[in-house]
Amino acid sequence: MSSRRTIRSTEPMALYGRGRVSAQRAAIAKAAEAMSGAFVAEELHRAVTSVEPGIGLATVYRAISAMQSAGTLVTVGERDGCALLAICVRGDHHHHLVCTECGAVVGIDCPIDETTMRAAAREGHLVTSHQIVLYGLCARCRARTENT
Amino acid sequence: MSSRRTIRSTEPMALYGRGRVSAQRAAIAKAAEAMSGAFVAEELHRAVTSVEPGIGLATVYRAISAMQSAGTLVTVGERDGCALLAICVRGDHHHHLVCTECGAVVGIDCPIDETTMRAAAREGHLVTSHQIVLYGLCARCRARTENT
DNA sequence: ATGAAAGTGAGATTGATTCTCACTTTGGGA
DNA sequence: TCCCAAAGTGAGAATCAATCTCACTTTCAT
Ligand SMILES: [Mn+2]
Ligand SMILES: [Mn+2]
Ligand SMILES: [Zn+2]
Ligand SMILES: [Zn+2]
Repeated sequence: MSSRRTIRSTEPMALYGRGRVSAQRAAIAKAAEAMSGAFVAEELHRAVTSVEPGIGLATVYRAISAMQSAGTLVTVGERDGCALLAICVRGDHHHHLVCTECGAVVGIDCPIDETTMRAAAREGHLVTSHQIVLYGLCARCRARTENT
Repeated sequence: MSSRRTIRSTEPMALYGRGRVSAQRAAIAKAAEAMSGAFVAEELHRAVTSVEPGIGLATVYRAISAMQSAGTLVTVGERDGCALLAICVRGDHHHHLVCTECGAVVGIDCPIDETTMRAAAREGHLVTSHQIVLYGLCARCRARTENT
């Protein structure tokens, strides 16, 4: 645990995959990485403008779309009618657990296994895609809530 | 298979659980039961008004809320930014497969098993609730699509 | 360096859903 | 059967996250 260095942030523009490097998008990506857990567009906008004033809300939405297209930002749920977003750089197929206490997002292995696929197939159905969101408590909040 | 009679429809107002029996809500419940598979609010409104003109869209939305509160109507996904709804009278915990071809909704047993719960617990997390939507082809559409 | 394409900010717009409000209907008691 | 408070209704206004418009600026391949 001495020389192992945890990589904490990707090169900002990497979140967009392809596209031009504008100062605004760089700031937005940086702010998105700094967010702790899931966030909504408005929160990201507030975070960015608190550091780099003048960036418009529409620009944040455009950056969000770009990151979603690049696959580095995903919708992990919804809160008060707003899309809940989170950065996701994990490459394999998985889903997300959103902590209802602190908003932290945790990657979860896909629970759709052969059993489910086979059960559907038994009835004649074919599952081509799915969408899963888990809610609960992250390790930290669970420990904090633990009494006795 | 001679004396077994399939129950095709519930008493209309039963979908609301508690509440007053207005002609509008009865018509809306009837229309909801007649819908084949998933539908959005606007489609339900069109269906009702085609039989019982004059019923307002707001009334349909209120009926939808009432049925959702009663647990007989659930949101099974989303289509073009509109909530996808479907009647669900199955009592046990399950999820839904929405046919991307015809909109049919099929009940699916919950795939969140001990394995998933344990995997999350191993990391210290606690899963308290979840939301799952499956997309694919219903038996009929799958058979129809099948070539050779 | 040049310019066509991509990005931006401010404000207008969209559109599903909810709310307001005056009016009507319902149904449990009296 | 009658009364009336509560619940429901219709039309239109309001909400509000998200998208679009447009004139202007920035980026970057050539
Ligand atoms: Mn992830
Ligand atoms: Mn169901
Ligand atoms: Zn937490
Ligand atoms: Zn189908």
